[in-house]
Amino acid sequence: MDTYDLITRNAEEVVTDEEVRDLAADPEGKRAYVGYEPSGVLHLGHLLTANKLIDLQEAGMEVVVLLADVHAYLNGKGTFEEIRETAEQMKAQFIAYGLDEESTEFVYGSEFQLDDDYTLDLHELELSTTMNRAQRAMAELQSGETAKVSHLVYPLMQALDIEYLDLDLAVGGLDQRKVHMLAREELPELGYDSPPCLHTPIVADLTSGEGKMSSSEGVTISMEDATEDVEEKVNSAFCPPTRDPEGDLENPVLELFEYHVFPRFEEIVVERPEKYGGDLTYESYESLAEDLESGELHPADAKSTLATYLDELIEPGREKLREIRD
RNA sequence: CCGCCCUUAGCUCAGACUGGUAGAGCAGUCGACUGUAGAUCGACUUGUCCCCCGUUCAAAUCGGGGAGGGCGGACCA
Repeated sequence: MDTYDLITRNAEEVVTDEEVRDLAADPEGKRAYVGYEPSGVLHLGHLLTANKLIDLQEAGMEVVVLLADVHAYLNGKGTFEEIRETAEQMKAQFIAYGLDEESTEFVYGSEFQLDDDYTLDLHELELSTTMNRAQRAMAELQSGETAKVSHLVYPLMQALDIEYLDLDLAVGGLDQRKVHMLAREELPELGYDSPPCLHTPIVADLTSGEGKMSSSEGVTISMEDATEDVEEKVNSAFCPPTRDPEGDLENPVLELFEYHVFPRFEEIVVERPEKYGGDLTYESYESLAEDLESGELHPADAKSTLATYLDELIEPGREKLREIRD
């Protein structure tokens, strides 16, 4: 796989393609980042962007993980002390998951976001951004919730972080595109560069298959799930025997194979009883998806396989969590 | 500073005028049917009625106080 394909694989969107091609042409030393509001337990949503960071490292880029403690504070997630603690747990789980400790730069937001220069730039952004724009860029605000001033400052800081962390690429879920577009538009006004962006897809809800909908409520798999939990959650997932369900629905089981399993494993083995045709082996997502579509691979077999591999991905983090909690 | 509205199941809300310890839809759980899930049937669960005080035999409901949330008016310094 060439560098450009590696950088953009499984990306829902890249802004702009031309800018990312330039990056791919000379990735050495280029810096990419994802910002995470500290959370004590990683779930598949975190891991999706982490997979992309691993791709970028493999492509030769430097990777920065922002442990956004100030952002979490602004979003009402507790005291700085509590946030610090969950951030440290988060970092440990990322490393357990596969982000290389040596080559990944973990940065706390509070290390630079309280500096004078940063603050003055922030105020300048406040001056030039309407409340409407800021609120629409604030992805972490739940729909229906009314924004506090802190919620409006939040996305402005996200934009500024890109400059202050000296980044060449901003990575995030598709839900982050508005804030990234804000950054692209406003940073040049402060005399800074407009950052290229890469957005990962939003995986459909496991139980309903609804994509793009309000995701945070649904069932997800996290580092604290036991093997049996993973099996049960995957087994109860929506999975029609097709890659393109009717209506706006997606097939979350296939999506998990595509975005979580195949990027991390060379070969997928479906263990299947002889009466159903015996074991199957896949080296690409495409071939697995085609077999599900054709009926060669039954959804129940796809599910048990998915559970096995997800469990394997989660196991190191689960172990780390257990250590932390003891 | 002033005024109006809201707060009841996980969610959206009905019930309040005319007091009798609570309902619907959705969600959820469990079965049936499918070699998965969903859909479809069938069954079932769910409550600090925002808090405190008062009136009453009896308060989600009436009166007083408070808290939280939403909206508007005024102010143009």
